[in-house]
Amino acid sequence: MRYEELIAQPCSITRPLTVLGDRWTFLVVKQAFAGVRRFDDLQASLGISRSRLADRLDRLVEHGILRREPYKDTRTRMEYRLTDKGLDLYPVLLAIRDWGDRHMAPDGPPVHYRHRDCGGEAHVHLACDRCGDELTARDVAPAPGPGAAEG
Amino acid sequence: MRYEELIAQPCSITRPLTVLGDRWTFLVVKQAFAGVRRFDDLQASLGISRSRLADRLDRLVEHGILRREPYKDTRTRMEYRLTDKGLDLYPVLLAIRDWGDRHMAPDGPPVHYRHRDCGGEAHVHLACDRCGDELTARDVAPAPGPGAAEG
DNA sequence: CCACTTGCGTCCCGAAACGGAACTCTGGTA
DNA sequence: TACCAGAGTTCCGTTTCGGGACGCAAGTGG
Repeated sequence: MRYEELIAQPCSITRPLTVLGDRWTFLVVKQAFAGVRRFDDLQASLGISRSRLADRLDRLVEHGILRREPYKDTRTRMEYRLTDKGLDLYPVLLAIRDWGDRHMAPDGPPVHYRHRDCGGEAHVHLACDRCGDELTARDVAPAPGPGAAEG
Repeated sequence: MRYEELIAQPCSITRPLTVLGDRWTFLVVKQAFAGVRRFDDLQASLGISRSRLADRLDRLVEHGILRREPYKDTRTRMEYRLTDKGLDLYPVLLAIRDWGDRHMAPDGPPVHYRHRDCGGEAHVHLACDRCGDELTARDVAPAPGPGAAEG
């Protein structure tokens, strides 16, 4: 009850978290980015229970993050693919990856994410749109925007 | 059971998610960034139950994301503050915010995150470390790194 | 000294979410 | 006709959760 009210709050952090902030949803998205698209493959690669996976996929499709498409090989199967809205989650994924590499990967990064064109590494940067400076949490202050609740 | 094995996987995305990927943990971190530091304030601002909050705070302290400190006004209280490791989560927070602003904020951004020095807006960018190009999911390919499990 | 308040939790119970195995349904294949 | 695979659905026992009651320690007022 109380938790569901969070989604109604005009906050661009809590609203995504009410969709993505559970045990499995973001892991499903991660697998989608890794090219895992079929129900059984998702289920086997994550170890999620089938009923839970079905539920999470439904929610992701409802929210327009994945789309469900028939997939033809010899017979009709289904596959789940990221929509443009889903693909926009990539910076979130790599921001988490950057943090994991720095703080939870004692043996070095398990996976490099490389720019296809030049082979360099992809990293997330927090920067000021006006002056271009690289920023940290201490350099930033929140201020009300147009979508804030009045009052 | 099965879920706990995920934390053992050498993946810099799943490992953070086993800590942060539940209903409340990341919301607690978000409040910490907003300057909410005391138990009762966290509880009231999020609507999380007290027992759950106590548990989540313990886990965040265990993982070195928050630290518990005595706080003196007239008597002894406790406060929870972000460690450096916790502060490093800011790009994740703003990456989620960017996505939320774009896809879940029909009335415009509820909150601006402004550079203290120049008043510009802080945004997250995905870029190539070598050539400097701005990247999207389609421009990036994963490749094994030093921390990958052998075999 | 004793009652009262405040901050910070813990305990407990009914409700919701979860995991896993079994089952269903659809569409090939032999 | 029997068999198999993919994609879920159903069911049930377990885990986690929410929320109110309770505990406790440190001041505060009388």
